[in-house]
Amino acid sequence: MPQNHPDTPGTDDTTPALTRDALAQAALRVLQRDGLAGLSMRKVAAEVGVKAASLYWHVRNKQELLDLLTDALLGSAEPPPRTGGWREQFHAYCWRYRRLLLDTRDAAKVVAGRLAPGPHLLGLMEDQLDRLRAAGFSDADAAMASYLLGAFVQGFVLQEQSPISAAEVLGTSRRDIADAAGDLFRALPAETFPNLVALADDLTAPDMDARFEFGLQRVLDGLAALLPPEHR
Amino acid sequence: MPQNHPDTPGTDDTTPALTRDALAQAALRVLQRDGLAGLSMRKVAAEVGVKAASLYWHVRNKQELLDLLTDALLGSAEPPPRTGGWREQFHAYCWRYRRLLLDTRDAAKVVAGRLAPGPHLLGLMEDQLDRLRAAGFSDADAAMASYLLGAFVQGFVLQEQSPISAAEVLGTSRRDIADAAGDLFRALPAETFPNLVALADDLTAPDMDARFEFGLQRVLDGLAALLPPEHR
DNA sequence: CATGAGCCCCTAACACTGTTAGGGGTCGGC
DNA sequence: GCCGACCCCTAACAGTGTTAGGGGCTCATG
Repeated sequence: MPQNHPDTPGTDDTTPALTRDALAQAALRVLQRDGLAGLSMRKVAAEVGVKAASLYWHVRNKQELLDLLTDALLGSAEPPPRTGGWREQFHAYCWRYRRLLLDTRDAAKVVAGRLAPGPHLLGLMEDQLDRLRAAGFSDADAAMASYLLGAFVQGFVLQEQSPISAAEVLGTSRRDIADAAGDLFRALPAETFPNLVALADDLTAPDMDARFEFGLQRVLDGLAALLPPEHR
Repeated sequence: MPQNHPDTPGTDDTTPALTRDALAQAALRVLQRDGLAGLSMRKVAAEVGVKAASLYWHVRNKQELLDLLTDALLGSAEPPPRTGGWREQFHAYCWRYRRLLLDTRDAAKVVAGRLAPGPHLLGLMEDQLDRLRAAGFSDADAAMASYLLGAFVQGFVLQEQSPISAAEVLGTSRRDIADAAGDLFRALPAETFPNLVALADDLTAPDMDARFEFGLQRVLDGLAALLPPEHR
């Protein structure tokens, strides 16, 4: 085995140290390339130029690696500017979080798999709570609201991405899926499913941004109703 | 191999026909017993008294079995009574859906894994749309609202169940987890995380029912704001 | 200098997983 | 009798997470 001499610590230039952070970044690359189903210990090990069993020196098991990966994902989230009212601030917050989850493949499934209270998550929670209390929410409401917004975005993106994986399996695009679903609804017996038939177009509208915006506005409306009128 | 004579189609009394529905019920039992991670084709096959490869006669692959399982889960959901206003009807709807997802192990993960438009889901959608339109929502709003409520409950339960699986791994209860999380928050440096320290109790309150009720009321408030005042 | 401790990686293996190929046997119908 | 549909089987393939045990490397201590 001529490669990888012990006295040449970097055969490629991409072997800086092999810390836990480096493992998380490698896992992130594998996730981006092969998806969550293709994210195996052996592939992550190969990504850092090592065999699979060696990972267990740095990490207790795969779940812990996924926890590190989760926090690495959250690390690329930066809070929106603190300008304007609380409502636009959290509007931007939720949109950024959704965009982050959509940008890397299967990110929603990864973060949904386990509650991993890493340092980045703590920072985000701290920032959100600070803004909510400044906006006039009570302590209990602020804690609830922060949890609600996180669960909403996470759940929405997860639901949103599910048919995408189905479309990948079938080799069809999202638009085709929407059209097929519309045809399916319209083809239902109108006497037992009158509403599905009538609302086929509305139900299968493929504009997920609009659906998200709708849901987000409802949640923000609901939160606003908690505030005394002078805070809006 | 003396067992399972071809002329004795039922050695046990629990082999009625081996239809796709029977497979879904068997998968449901395995899920309840071993969780989603322990739900393998071989175990489902053993549950119906058959070898793994035989399942592929009835089912294209594991994902299709999970789709059947999803619709079987939804089959045990019955819509709430049509009495009272739209708001209490959907309040009951969401609570029943959450209870259903909580009742069988990893149910939220299963339904979140794939959008499977089975017959039971279609029936529930039809019923929800009918109530929403009767309440005065526009067609587009009714479609959006139905989607939003489903995503909210599903996302909430998924988030809610994540730390439970962590607790199972660690062998600790949910209360212990909450206490430990509270200690963790209180132990943070107060100058960089003042809000997390101050709201430690609120953030780690283990009453998930209250959290769900809070979020649900916000969403319902937001939806109510769409209606003209005479409909509330 | 020698020795040992700690660190980091390796090979080999175990018990699984989903899935396919190919082969039987048991029926009803011609 | 024969044929095809139906349903199940064995055997295997490639891949999974994880562990046991071993082997060098580096560095501080005796």
